[in-house]
Amino acid sequence: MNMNELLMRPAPEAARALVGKILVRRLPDGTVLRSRITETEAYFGESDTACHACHGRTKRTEVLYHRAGTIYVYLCYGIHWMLNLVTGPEDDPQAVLIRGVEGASGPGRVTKYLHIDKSLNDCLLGDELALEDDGYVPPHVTASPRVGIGYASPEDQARLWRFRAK
DNA sequence: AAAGTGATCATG
DNA sequence: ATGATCACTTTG
Repeated sequence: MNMNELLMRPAPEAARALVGKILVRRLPDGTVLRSRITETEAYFGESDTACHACHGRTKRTEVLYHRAGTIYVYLCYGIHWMLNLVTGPEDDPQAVLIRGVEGASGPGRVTKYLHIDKSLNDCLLGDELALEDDGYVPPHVTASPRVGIGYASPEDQARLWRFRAK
């Protein structure tokens, strides 16, 4: 599957489709890390009260309005970097949070494992970080409610936008 | 169950 | 300027 097309799709579809794809991280020293995505979450635009952009554009959320394939990285709880991939149409703030890859379970661990921090924020996929599809299809992907979004509306909390390979 | 940790954003 | 709020992890 073409990764650009995949990322053009609405965040919930893209999040589901990204499970099983491979994240390729190329470090400045030439090291290449390659790991399959096992878990994602979708954040679906200004109407999604769980999405950072639900209160519109700010300096931080501006990145979410950029084109699909843009990388959004932010610091959470003062400690953890969160890796997101912007999806959907430009100017529509949707993104997929990478919550797990093979070798690292949990969004904070993913970035630690792949050496990702704020320096990748607002970069495009392709060089330092890229997606690959090797044709692997995860045998079973479950959908469940997103975690850590207690501030969102009950309807948005209930959406099954967390996707995990079994 | 709760702490550790710091950028971000809305207040004043 | 200050304070509240976190898309988490670890420890007990």
